[in-house]
Amino acid sequence: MSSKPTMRDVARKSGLSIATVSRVINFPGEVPAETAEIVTAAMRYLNYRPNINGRRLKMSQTRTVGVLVPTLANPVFATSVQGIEQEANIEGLTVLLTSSNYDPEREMGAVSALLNNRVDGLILTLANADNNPVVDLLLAEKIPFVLLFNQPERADIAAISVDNAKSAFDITNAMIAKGHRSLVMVAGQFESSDRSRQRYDGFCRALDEAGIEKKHLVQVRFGETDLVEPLRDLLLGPDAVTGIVCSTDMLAIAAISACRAHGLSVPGDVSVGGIDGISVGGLITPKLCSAVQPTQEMGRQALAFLRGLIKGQTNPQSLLLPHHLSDGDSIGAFRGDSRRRSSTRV
Amino acid sequence: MSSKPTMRDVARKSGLSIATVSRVINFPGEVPAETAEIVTAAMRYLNYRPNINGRRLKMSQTRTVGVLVPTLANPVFATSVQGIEQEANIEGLTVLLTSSNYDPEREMGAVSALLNNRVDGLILTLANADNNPVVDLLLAEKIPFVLLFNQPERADIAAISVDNAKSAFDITNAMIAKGHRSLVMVAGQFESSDRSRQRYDGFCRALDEAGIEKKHLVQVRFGETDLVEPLRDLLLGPDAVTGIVCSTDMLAIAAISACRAHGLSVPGDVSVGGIDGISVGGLITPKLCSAVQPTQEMGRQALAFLRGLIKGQTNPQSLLLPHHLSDGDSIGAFRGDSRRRSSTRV
DNA sequence: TTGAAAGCGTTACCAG
DNA sequence: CTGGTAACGCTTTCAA
Repeated sequence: MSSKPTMRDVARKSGLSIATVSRVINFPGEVPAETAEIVTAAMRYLNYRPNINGRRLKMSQTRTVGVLVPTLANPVFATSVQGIEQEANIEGLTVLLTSSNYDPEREMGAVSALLNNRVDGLILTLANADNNPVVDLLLAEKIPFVLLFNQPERADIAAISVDNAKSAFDITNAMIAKGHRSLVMVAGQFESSDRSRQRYDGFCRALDEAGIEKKHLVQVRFGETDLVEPLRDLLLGPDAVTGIVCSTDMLAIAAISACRAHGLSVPGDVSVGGIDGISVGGLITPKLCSAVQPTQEMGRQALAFLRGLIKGQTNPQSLLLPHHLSDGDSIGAFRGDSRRRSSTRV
Repeated sequence: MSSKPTMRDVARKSGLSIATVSRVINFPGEVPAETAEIVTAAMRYLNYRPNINGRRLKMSQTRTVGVLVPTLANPVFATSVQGIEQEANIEGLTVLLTSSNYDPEREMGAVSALLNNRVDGLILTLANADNNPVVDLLLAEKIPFVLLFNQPERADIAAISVDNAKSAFDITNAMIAKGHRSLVMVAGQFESSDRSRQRYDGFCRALDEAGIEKKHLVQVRFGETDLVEPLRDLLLGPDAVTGIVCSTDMLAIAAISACRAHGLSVPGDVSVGGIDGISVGGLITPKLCSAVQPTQEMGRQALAFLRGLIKGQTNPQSLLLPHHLSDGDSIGAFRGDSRRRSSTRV
């Protein structure tokens, strides 16, 4: 009696068979109310707890989904996982969580561990969705999966994302419209994030179409929040930029900090905001840390989509959501006016 | 051959027994290199993947830990989970993630699901650590667990947290030292967060010791980010406060936004910062969203602690970490000077 | 309406 | 050094 009670114990206690106990748990309707009562009484008495691992072993479906994100230290990913978790909670699914820390090498190991757990499906944010061995593996093993934030070239892969290139294109154009002719993009390493590259592409295209030759790019390691040195020359040098386009909100915040450190006043809001003389634009999330983020909804959608794939009711396809450039706070990103370059020093 | 290969298939393929295959996997040292090679070749050939659920069923330990947080939408919890995940990754543990959305009712259901998975241990952030049925259940079932951010009254419960009351006490004192005599605390609902109550206690004690009678408290639902109305009277009324003490960084950010909305200029940094005429102080995390947060380290420590409990090498006890009031950015929280109450209107 | 029994994939004991 | 085999806790078919 030292170990945990099993169905056999419940069966013995209630004087019924283990099969009946199972039925009470799984198909309460198929059993007379009276019998069910006896069984549940025994379960309560024994403090019985079904061992899900027994069930998982027996059944073909594990009702378990695996999640892989670069890191939960980035609120964008964290809130998306929150959305996944909420939806999973409603559906009674178990969530297995892993993170890669932006390291492509670790992705395979993490997914492998998830597969060993026989997850029914996966939701992944990969460093690079194209030519990715993880994607190939999943395709080969026919495990349903949905990419989140990745925007793969192949059309037969399920993915939920904003249009990265277009987002950057639009935000850059908005800054050009404000009069900026000298811009820099701050982005993460392309090896760690295809989103970074796609957004840089959009940035470049906007500049090209505006006939602006000079393109500046500052790349930083993920997790890096100190842009003071990387931006020094571009902010203070002889031909300093008048605007900064950031690939992510976290980078935009870091950029704002750097501007302040260099003596450029920042009247903007705590979320991505405008700077006197320097404009900073972040993509995707209008307001970091706000209660209900679009990214949370993306997570929910990803899980809903995955459930469809698992049931075989849906086919893999890409879903591009509108980005949030028009949102109040992001608009604030362009408040800066390039003509007032002689900005206040703090 | 349609289904996934099992150890039996590997055994057949390699002409050896299933027991030997198991040994190769679990005790490679106990098997001749030559035999091991044959087996691994067969595994590679068949694309064999150990089914962890089989192992879990057989073994007493599942090498799985359950995590319950209020929500990942709060970066403090998200980064702590990131820390847990990192440490789990290193140890080869699987993380089962659930969230309660600050709802005490949902905590029991979530933990119950985790227990059905036969997790080896749990890391929890509960709404209320004292007199909590979840805690009682875990104690009764003798499942190792560590509370994170909770500060239970009982000394025989494992917990890792800052000293909530002391943090609020210190930050309030710092503001009093700056000359503030009229302060309000912005906090979450006490039912959803014992941290809130403990921090309010610290706030009150500081005011009491300074002989300040008037104590203002504004409580908001969790997830609420709009403090414009709740703070209107306290910011603009005839006897408006000169300072705001916030229970969390997220609330501090919301408070800063509200101040701006009411025309009070906020020269502070993107993290919790000072306001002209109004001081805003947040607790615990010096800088929201910065790369390596102390909370991430707390998560790692929690898992390390839990591992000790699981192995039976450690006894449950509370660990109070120093809070980060002295951190550069938090100091900024007191830059506001109560005498310059005639603050710039934006 | 109920029960007996055959696995699910693994580990680990005990023989050989 | 290797193999046979009995569990682990559960679901589900087939009979009664």
